[in-house]
Amino acid sequence: MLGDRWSLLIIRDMMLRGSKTYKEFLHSHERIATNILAERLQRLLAYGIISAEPDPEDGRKQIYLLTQKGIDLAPVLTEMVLWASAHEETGNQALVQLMRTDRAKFLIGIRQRWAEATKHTKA
Amino acid sequence: MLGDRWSLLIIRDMMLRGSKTYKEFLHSHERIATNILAERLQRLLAYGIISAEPDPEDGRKQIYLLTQKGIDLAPVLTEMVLWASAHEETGNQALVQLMRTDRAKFLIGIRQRWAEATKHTKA
DNA sequence: ACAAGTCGCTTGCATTATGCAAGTGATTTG
DNA sequence: CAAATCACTTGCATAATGCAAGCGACTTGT
Repeated sequence: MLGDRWSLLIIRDMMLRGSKTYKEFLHSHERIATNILAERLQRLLAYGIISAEPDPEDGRKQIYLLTQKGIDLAPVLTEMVLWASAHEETGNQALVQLMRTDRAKFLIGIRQRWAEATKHTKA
Repeated sequence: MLGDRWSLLIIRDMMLRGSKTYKEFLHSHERIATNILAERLQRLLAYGIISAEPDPEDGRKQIYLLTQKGIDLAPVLTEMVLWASAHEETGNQALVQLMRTDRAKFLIGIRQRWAEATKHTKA
């Protein structure tokens, strides 16, 4: 279900960088092919990991958001980032520091930002 | 590095089922192709996630073991299993129960079994 | 209001990864 | 010592991914 090269990277960008649109996804990873991105978004939709709705401010855009199932992947991604940083393929050092110092607090922060971003969908 | 369909499944089998040999890997997942298994084992070796040594009791066999880097993936896999079980693609229910009840204790158990299995390599 | 973007895709085709079946050589077993 | 087992390799078919170009719906700038 997530056993491909891109799905978890897309979810990571949604969770950690707040990416929401096609263009943001295209630019945040070095280079995911456009057709692959489109297909992965469809799959994640089909699996119920993300949701999509039209952008009220720009009719061309779709806004992609994590569902509850999607945000529940936060602990998985956190452990992955910590593992990677412990074994050298290092990325954002400040973020890693925060995760390591207080994992629980970090996860609460992620979930709060998510609740804020999605609150209009469950009113 | 782990962004393919099989690598994490191989590691899971080593960690949770104690798989150690080529044949065990072939049989524990439904059907990984033999050439793919061979290639994945080489990659995991190259990444330092597993180690290999000849079986002293059967010259045909190689014994594959997780390295420290490999066993450090335990929290990642644990979170993945918990996520999957929370969202329906359920597997071993007893194991999930144990993980959920006391994650820390579960991880200690994994590491202890690993230390036992690898102690001869670091004498 | 209209030409020139921008955005989110889709399409066609090349390249790479995966899957399958049938070996092969080094052991081990009966 | 012949037959089986084991850990792979090899060759070839199929599927997934990557790349570049294009397309229609919308937005922006004038």
